[in-house]
Amino acid sequence: MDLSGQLEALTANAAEVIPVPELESKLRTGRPLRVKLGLDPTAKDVTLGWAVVLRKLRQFQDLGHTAVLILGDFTAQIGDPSGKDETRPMLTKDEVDAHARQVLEQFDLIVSSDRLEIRRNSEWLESLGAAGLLEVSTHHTVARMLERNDFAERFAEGSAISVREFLYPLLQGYDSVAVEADVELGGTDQHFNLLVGRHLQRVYGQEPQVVMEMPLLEGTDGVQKMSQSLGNYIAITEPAEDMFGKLMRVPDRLMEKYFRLATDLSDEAIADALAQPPQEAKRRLAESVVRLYHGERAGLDSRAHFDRVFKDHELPEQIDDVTIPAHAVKDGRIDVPSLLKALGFASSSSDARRLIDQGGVRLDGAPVEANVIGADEVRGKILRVGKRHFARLL
RNA sequence: GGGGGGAUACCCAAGUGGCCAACGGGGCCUGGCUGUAAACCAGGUGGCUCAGCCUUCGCAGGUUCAAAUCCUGCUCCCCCCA
Repeated sequence: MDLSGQLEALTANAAEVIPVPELESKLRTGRPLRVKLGLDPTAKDVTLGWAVVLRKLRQFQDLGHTAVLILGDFTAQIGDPSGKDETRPMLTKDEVDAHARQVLEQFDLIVSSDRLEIRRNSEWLESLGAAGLLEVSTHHTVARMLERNDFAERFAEGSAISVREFLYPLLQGYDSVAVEADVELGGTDQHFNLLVGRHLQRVYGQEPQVVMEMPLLEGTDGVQKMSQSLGNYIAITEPAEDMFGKLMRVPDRLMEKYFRLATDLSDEAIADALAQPPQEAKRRLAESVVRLYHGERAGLDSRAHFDRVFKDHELPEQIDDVTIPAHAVKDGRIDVPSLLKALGFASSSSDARRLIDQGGVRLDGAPVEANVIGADEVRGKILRVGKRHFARLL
């Protein structure tokens, strides 16, 4: 691909590229660029939000550049004593390794293993030492730190900011120095930290990295950014049907954003989809995303499943057979709360009782009205709890 | 080092001796409506052998017929001044 083609393709979805001319001149050298991406080893899943950045990284790889993944094992081991919650336990090396392995495995679905370099920041941060840390921190002022929005806000409202949090951006920035990054990717929430990298590289006599920020994808609640701690995320490893269902629950107004950031559809295909009635547009969205991570077939199948169960209100094509556990049977009658709990359809038997009271438990479509019912009223029937849980009772 | 404030269920937050399994909001769950949603409406949201019982309000003791609320000690957190 020629220079302007590369530039255009790479910057296409980016929220911000600082500065574009530097990216252009780096590309012009023709050498493979080192594209850095930091990885938080505390997370367990790769979300569609994270995938936005990962897919950008993949794009760089496809154009012949080198992906440099940095595991933040050092910082994870320090733990974070700040915040109102009880002190977060420090992660041991083993825990970091376990997380890293899990996450990297998922990365495989997006990032190519060619032109990939994986580093741990303990490699250089461990030996940096107190003196080195002081040296790094010399080049930033408190005023500058307070420029960062979240710090400024928290400071203004009088809530706590730990010194460690101040140091964090410096360490992340130092990573860029250590790996001699040409480009660093991140979400727009990383703005400040990414710029610290530029600054430090200059201090250490390197050519500063280009910062490329990708838009943040809102989660399924449609408001807050997709995050694992908020529980509003869709993981790329999620079963196809669940993934499809969650995507259908994304608010309409976010459809275009999801199309652009989470699918590989062309502008034309996106425009065409959005010209459809909303429910059809959203089906295409869900199908496209599922296809990306589970393959063509799964995309079609999960769409069919969704239509069948939620649109036409029919039973799923496949329902697991379940034998009623002995402890849910008393004197030949079925204790429904025990049954729901045993099947994992209710978190406790109290929860199960509530579901029954509220009409959320059905047998062959008829609401269950008592906690204890005769075994003959149950056997061979389809149990449905809420919208999503089904089982055929034997 | 000094002063002040705080710790309540998933989160925020009310409650200062009995009417407290604990107001209100968010989130979440169920039902209704629908396009699957959003918006909206209704209900629910500690556990259990469930019209009753058991365990919760930072931790440990104590006072009382009775404590989230009072007393003592402890732990942790935040802010301000130096």
